[in-house]
Amino acid sequence: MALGTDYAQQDCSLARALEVVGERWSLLIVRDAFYGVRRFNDFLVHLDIPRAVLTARLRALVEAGVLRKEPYQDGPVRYEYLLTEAGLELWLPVHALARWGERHAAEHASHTVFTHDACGNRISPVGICVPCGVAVAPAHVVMRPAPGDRRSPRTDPVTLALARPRALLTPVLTEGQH
Amino acid sequence: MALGTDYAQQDCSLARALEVVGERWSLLIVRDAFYGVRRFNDFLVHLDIPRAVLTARLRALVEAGVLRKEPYQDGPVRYEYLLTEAGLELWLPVHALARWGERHAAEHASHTVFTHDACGNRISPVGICVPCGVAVAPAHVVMRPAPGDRRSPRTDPVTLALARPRALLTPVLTEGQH
DNA sequence: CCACCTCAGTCTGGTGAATGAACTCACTCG
DNA sequence: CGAGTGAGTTCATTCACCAGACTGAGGTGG
Repeated sequence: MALGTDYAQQDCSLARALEVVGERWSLLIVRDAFYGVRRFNDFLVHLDIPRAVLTARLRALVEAGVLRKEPYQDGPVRYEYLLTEAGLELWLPVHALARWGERHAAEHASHTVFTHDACGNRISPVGICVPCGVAVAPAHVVMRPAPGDRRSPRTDPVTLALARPRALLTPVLTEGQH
Repeated sequence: MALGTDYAQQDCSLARALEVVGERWSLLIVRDAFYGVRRFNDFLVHLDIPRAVLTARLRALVEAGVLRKEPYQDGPVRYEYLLTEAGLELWLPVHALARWGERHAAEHASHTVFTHDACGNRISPVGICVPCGVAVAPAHVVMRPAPGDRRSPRTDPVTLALARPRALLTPVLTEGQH
């Protein structure tokens, strides 16, 4: 990737993947994209990331073919960032890593439950719905805060919008911020 | 984690996981550990990583419970670094990410094939052997260079040792270097 | 028994990336 | 007209990464 993260000597597909999504913030941006975050400002307030870094990461992810930039209004042209096909395939590693973090590194974090929209059962770490016996595509995954979970301390509109049950990839609405 | 990589505001298990394995080199060290690399010097020559960084990463991974340090000789006491239970569970995210990289980011890298030791069939990106219908534990996964693959340009003893078919987690032998 | 080697580090100084805050710019709304 | 919004850019400071030199405990070999 651009910024000095090139693992030049590592002749390995994991190293190549990490050049694309291995930098600080990159995978969190991708996760947010799965959650339905699409706009610069929404990533900004939800991730608490420096603007310059967000600009750089979004550009890099677009260049790498993980995200694409789509105009969504004219006035001043504004773009939203959507996952490409390749980006959508990151669901498996992202989900597997998050499940690992939940088991081994996140005693004190809020947990999120991911279920299959068709049947309501939880998705396994490898992204399949065991009762249905199918791999569940992100669009058919419903996320909700784990029952009895303490509320996240964050109060930005994106966090609030994500706190109610919703399917992945549905756009976050930040209209009602008035 | 130690070094400023703390995503403090992100109340999410993916962020927690990335605090443990999200730093530059961390996942490559874990991958090498799956490949059977155990000793400081072997990580060093295989990864081409600055010594100070390797020291810091190994310490952080041990503190995080991903690796543990075991003495393997007395004279001057030397330690080797082995995956813990928690570390072994990183196999799924590591493998999924490597498969993603292979498909989307690694046209020009050497590929490695991972097969099930019992039947010889390839392991799916989610770590299961489809014909056998079982999740294959790392110890039962055999790695080998993809057939017809161009040789890696690296010539260090660790790379050479890894170039012949072998089960994951079997220690790399660097005795015969003379 | 002195020179050299191995392993696993630590130390050092330089470079480049990440950070937060302030600034820009085009446009809209009241 | 003035305030607000969305998406940036610029800047100074901090901090992590880097290559390479050095350390130190214990072999090895002539």
